[in-house]
Formats: sequence, C-alpha cells, structure tokens
Amino acid sequence: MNIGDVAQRAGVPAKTIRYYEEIGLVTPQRAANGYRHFRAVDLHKLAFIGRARALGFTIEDCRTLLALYSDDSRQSAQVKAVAEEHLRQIDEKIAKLITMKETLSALVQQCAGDHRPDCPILADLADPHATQA
Amino acid sequence: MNIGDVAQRAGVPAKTIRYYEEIGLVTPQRAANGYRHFRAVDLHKLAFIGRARALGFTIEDCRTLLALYSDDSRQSAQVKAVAEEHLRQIDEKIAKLITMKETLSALVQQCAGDHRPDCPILADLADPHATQA
DNA sequence: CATAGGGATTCCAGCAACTGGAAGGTCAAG
DNA sequence: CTTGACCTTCCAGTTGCTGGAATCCCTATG
Repeated sequence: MNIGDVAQRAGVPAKTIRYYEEIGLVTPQRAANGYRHFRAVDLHKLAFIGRARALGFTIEDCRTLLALYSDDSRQSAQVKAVAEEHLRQIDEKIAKLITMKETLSALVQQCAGDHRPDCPILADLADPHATQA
Repeated sequence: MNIGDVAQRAGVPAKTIRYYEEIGLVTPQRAANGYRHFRAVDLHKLAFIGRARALGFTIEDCRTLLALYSDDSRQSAQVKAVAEEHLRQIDEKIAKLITMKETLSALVQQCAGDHRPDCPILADLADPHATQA
C-alpha cells in the first residue's frame, strides 16, 4: 500500500505518517520508485498510534506503548502505569480549564455586552482587587 | 524599574517579558546603559497580560484585549465576544479531555496491572472492535 | 583600584507535533 | 502525449515560551 491508502485506512494524514517515519515511529519499506511501501503490520501500527494519540498520549508515550505491545514479556502493570500517569495529567488539565471557565464565565455574565465601554472583564484584568461587585 | 523588578511584581518571568517585547506586546523604554526601563504603565500592562494568559487567552487575544482596554470608544460587547469565543474553546477542550478520560479510565479499570502480559489497554489500542469484554 | 557578585544584554537553539507549500518525479488513463 | 492524481524531498511556520552561552554593567568590598 502507498501512503495515501494507509492514511485513509489508519485515519492519519499522509504528512503525519511521513513525520512519524522521520522520528522513527514507523519504518515502512521503499518501492523501487522511491515510494513508501506499507504492509499490513505498518497499517496496524499507525492505527494503533492514531488511537493512542486520540486518547491524548504523547508521541513518547506511543513509543513506549508500542514497545510494550511488541514485548511478550511485558507486565500489564507497566502499561497501566503509563495510562494512569496520563490520566493524572488529563485530570490536571481538566481542573485548570474548569477553573478558567468558572472565573471567565462569571466575568462574562457580569458584562453587559452592549455599546457602552464599561466592562467588568477588562476591569478585572486591569486590577482584580478593585473589581467593583 | 529594571526587568527583574517588573518580573517579580507582575509575576511574569524576565525571559517572557523580553519575548513580549520582541513580539510587540510591550515597548519599554531604554536607559542609557541599554537596560530596559519600565514605567508603572508597563508594569500594569504586563500584569494585565499575565492575568489574561492565566485565563487561557492567547497572545493574540491579549493584543486585542489590550487594544480594547485602551480604546475609550470600545463597546463592552466587543470584549464580551472575545471572552465568549474563548469560553467556547475552553468548553471544547474540556469536553475532549473528559471523553479521553472516560475512555481511558474504563480501560485502566479493566487492566489487572500485574505481572502478566495480558492488557485490555493495549488490546483496545491494537483493535478496539475486538475488545473482549 | 581590582575584583566579585548579581544584575542586565543579545542571540541561538529547542520544545511538541505537526502542517503548509514549493519544486519536482511517477504512474495510469484517455 | 498529456493530464491529473499521486508520490518525493526540503524548508518554513505554528504557539509561547525556556534554556544556555557569551558578554556587558553596576555596586560593594578588601
């Protein structure tokens, strides 16, 4: 299969696949004409990576997960550890975003949003301690 | 004030302040010795930016917000629009992260996390449709 | 007055993970 | 033989800094 096919089937852009090759995540063979030639195992690997990325794993995590995947002597605890650490980071991000959301939506609600210049959002950014309720 | 003072008071690293100058967010004066010289207004601006960044606004948003802030003829609706758009993006990110979290934590819960190689996390990444309950 | 320290300066490089675009080679169909 | 859809490489840009090297400046102390 050529890169276009794999891209479509794995749901990963061709550009991204080339990038993955560049950083050594995948190593497709080459045809005589210089085209990359992907076998079923490459496709499978790319789909794996695609799903891992969709779950927010970093590229380095993907590398680790792929290594574990093809390591018969792995222990599921190793995989779980990677996933749990990632889960922690997701939780952190969510917490941060929710804090932002709360602060910001409170300000947005206080803002008239009309033609007048007075704006509690700007007022808070300018000086949060002077925020007139 | 020199950059170190401003950094401390505005809660923005000196490196970052230099970067902000480079991209034209702030334009401190220069002393005879080449040192950046910050006035109260610069400090205020940097604190403003710092707070906006803490709320997750992009640098471009900061530029817009600063422009609105110093525009007497602004309409609060303009500010509100920027904030609401940002809020939408925060919501999107949260939603994405929560989806990830749900999927991933379900997998993590199914994983024994012991010395054996069998792992539903890897199994799902390898082939989500074959996931054996 | 020499020097040591704690600032400050510039510039270059790198992070993460792509993405866009230019310039060109290849292949199958009509 | 040409057209159009692929493919190739390489370079640059994205976002928002951050680290480090080499060098300069200022103040205080011995």
